[in-house]
Amino acid sequence: MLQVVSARRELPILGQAQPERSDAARNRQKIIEATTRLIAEHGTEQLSLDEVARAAGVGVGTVYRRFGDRSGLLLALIDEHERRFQEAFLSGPPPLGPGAADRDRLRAFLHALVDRIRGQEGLFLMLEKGVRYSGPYQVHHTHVATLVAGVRPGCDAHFLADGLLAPLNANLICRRGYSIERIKSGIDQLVDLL
Amino acid sequence: MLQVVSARRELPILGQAQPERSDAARNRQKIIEATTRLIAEHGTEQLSLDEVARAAGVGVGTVYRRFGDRSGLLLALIDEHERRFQEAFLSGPPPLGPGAADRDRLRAFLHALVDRIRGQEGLFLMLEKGVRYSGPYQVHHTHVATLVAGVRPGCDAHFLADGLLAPLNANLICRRGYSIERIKSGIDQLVDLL
DNA sequence: TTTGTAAACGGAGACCCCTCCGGTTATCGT
DNA sequence: ACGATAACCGGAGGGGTCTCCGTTTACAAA
Repeated sequence: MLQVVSARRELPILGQAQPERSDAARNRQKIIEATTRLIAEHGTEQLSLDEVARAAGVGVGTVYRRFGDRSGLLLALIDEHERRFQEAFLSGPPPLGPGAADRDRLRAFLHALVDRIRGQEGLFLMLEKGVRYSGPYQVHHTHVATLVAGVRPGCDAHFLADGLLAPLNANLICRRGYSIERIKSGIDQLVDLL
Repeated sequence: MLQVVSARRELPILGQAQPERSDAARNRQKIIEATTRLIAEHGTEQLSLDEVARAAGVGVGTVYRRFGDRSGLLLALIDEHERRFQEAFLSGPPPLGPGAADRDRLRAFLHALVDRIRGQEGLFLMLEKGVRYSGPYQVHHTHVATLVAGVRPGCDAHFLADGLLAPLNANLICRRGYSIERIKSGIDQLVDLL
């Protein structure tokens, strides 16, 4: 059985032997609260960590020591909801949790993940600064959608085209550790399903 | 038939009536060349636009007027290869170009896209600054891979899990204009294929 | 050639992320 | 209670992105 995993555990280089010192924990809390407040007031778009530090009444260095970087702070905010979410699909009631058929659990999980992302939309968008859906992507998308419609008439070719193109990003291809052969054969499996 | 599309066309707010002034075109070229040179020398990782401007012998304002922002400059570098790529799959020989069966063209296109991304790996990685594959993602991935293996034994469940999770990103869900119902029903179509 | 003007130029500077390090403090063994 | 010490604190500062706006320049019309 998988364990619920908190993003926070990742910060210390090699697992924390000692618990946090009391002033550190206090400051962590102050920073989280200040961030939540600032986002509520000014939106996620323009969130400056300098400002967070000022609002929390700590130095900017403290923010970075506690959370590593901007993403770390955002992940910490995401983390609280994440914990509940993980409990739901790891040990909650079916169809999300154990008990239902694999296919139903899979469907339920993916649906729940969509809702979860919508629930913290602003935070997730900040984490994905990347530039997709612009320029060449449009052409690729139209091309793939046309072919998908040819292969499998009646399906939602537009959405499936996005679905097929989504795994083809540099992070997955270059940084996830798959060999090129494996990626291409995985793609073939996907195409064969159609 | 689709037209080859260049990223550059997007910069002017509403299509360029006039062609670029000669000094502007000259500077665009100098900037592209300087960028290429700097990347060749110091890698894509640490590319500063201030430095680009200095190396090109123009002011930093010029860089931003020509390319909008950092991503715009990177897209411009990507664009030259992109044009050849688009010609290949829009009008080149089969199986990439027209003439082969849709399924084969689709497979060929996706394979070619993988190679293309590998070919300009550094540039594509810079465009996707986002933080995936960290924290909660690992848990989601393991969960989905387990379910996929249950639904379809013998497939590459690890890769397919990444493939299923890839479309579930905030940009696609929140910015692409799909309704939630459509996204979920599209996901159902994907799951049903398994 | 001259001249008007829209476009382009460039760099100072606002703002941001993150690091570094000298000073401070919580915690623990005595 | 009291050092010893490891962890924490804060903010100055380096380096980056991008904007703003006074100045310059290419181009076309006269």
